[in-house]
Amino acid sequence: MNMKLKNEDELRVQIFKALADETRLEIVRMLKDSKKELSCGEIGDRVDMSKSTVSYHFKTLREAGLTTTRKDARTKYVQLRKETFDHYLPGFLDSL
Amino acid sequence: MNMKLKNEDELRVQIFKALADETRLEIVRMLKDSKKELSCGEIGDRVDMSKSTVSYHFKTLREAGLTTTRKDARTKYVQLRKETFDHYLPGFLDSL
DNA sequence: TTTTTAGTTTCATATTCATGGAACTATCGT
DNA sequence: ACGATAGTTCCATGAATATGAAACTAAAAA
Repeated sequence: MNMKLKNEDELRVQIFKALADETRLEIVRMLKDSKKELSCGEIGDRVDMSKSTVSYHFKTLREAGLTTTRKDARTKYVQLRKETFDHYLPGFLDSL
Repeated sequence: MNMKLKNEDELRVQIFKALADETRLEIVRMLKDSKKELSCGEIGDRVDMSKSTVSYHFKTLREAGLTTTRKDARTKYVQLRKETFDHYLPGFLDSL
């Protein structure tokens, strides 16, 4: 896999890129408001976009460390990763 | 000029885009660390990029509301705009 | 007045990003 | 076993972004 090791600023850039999109911001807000984890499907339903696009947005958020995923059979549940927000964007979620 | 009126999330997206770049992050850090305002030239010197590119980065930050500019004759001085950070990214500057 | 200095704007270009369709994987229900 | 369901991956494409060169504007210095 050869994952490139990122320094703090590269991580910050990746995080900001992940948040620099209205759809993904909407997803983050849904996850924040819901508190309980949501399935990709539930989120996708409220977002009027193709499956593949929605999947791509999930991947972007996950790879930036902003979410975690739990798989239960067919369904994938997504949750916010608080530590990342607290470390790189303290106070942001509350302001959202 | 016909400036399009932006809602909060559009502003957030614009802010995140502005911060989603290593050079601009570096500029923000310089401004934060320096405390006193810096000229475009002083900043440009430490950033090894063409004048036009640096100018473009300043514009991106300014249009996102992250900096303000004061012009003194030939020289332009740039400063962080704290209100914007406090409102959209509280705690971020301290974490930088 | 001519030249240098500080910064912007315009243009071309290469790269990255967002999007949907189609094919794929894995699991569930029948 | 077979069809439906939940998601991912691959591919093509149009839009947005970062970059530098060159031409430009305005003010300082000579």
